[in-house]
Amino acid sequence: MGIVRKTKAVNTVLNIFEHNNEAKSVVNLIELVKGEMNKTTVYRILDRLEQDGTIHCFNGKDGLKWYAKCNGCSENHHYDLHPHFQCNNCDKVECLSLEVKIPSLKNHKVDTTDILLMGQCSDCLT
Amino acid sequence: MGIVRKTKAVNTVLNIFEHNNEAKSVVNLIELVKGEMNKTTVYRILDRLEQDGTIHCFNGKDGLKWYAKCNGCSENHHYDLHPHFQCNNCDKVECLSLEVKIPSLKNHKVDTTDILLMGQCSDCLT
DNA sequence: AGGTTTAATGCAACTAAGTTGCGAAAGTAG
DNA sequence: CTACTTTCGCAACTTAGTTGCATTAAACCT
Repeated sequence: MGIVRKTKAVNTVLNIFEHNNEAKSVVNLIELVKGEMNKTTVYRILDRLEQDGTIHCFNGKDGLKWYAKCNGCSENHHYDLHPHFQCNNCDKVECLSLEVKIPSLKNHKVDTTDILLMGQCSDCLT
Repeated sequence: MGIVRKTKAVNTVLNIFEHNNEAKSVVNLIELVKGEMNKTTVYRILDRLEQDGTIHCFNGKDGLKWYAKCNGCSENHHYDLHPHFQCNNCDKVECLSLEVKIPSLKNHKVDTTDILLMGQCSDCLT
């Protein structure tokens, strides 16, 4: 059922996602709010925000959990099928607004995809 | 430099990959050879086999490391760009022999991709 | 085959991500 | 303001993966 109460901690986390559009790893988020709230709280808030459809979750290149703001997702319908790009140099992750055509596999039902492109981001290329 | 000595432990791991074509998570592999070798050894053998181009590594849906036999990879050239499918029910992973066209992004250099499709496998569909 | 070299292994201790249970604190409805 | 219930903090735990070091065993050489 997601977010029920708008607590201070929830607002803090929401602000982080609203103020810049970048994806954040949980580790990164915990670091950002250190002193302000407990890591358990961060995990739990992220869970609830994800259920709301406010943010979406995916795996970064090291198997870490990353979250980013959703664009056009709701509790019922999750458009989290867009690919992500992670820089091998600075580790930054960007959401890519590309349509990804899910190939249909015979005898398989494909529900979601997790597509991660890795390489050099624009900042690190020069 | 990869595998230098063909030890008993290396052969055991190689046999697992040769006898069936399925991808294996490290956790799964450690379980399979429990009693025969240490988990540290498993991790180190997988590292070396990967450097050889004998197996390739990717992230499963829970951020766990998975390995599978390579098809046509070598130490110098890694064709590990094929997508993988993981069943949400039984967790089994299959390598998909589909060409994946890496979309070119302006101002980005894309080196590799990690594409995971998730859903129901043929065994779990019925 | 026996001796030597050095890669590979086992073990124990560690790191780090993520989870759980429970009592205390803080939203929210009335 | 009170009562109810969600949320939070804390501490303890689980699990994947790593590291250092002493020991073992491939492989090479004569």
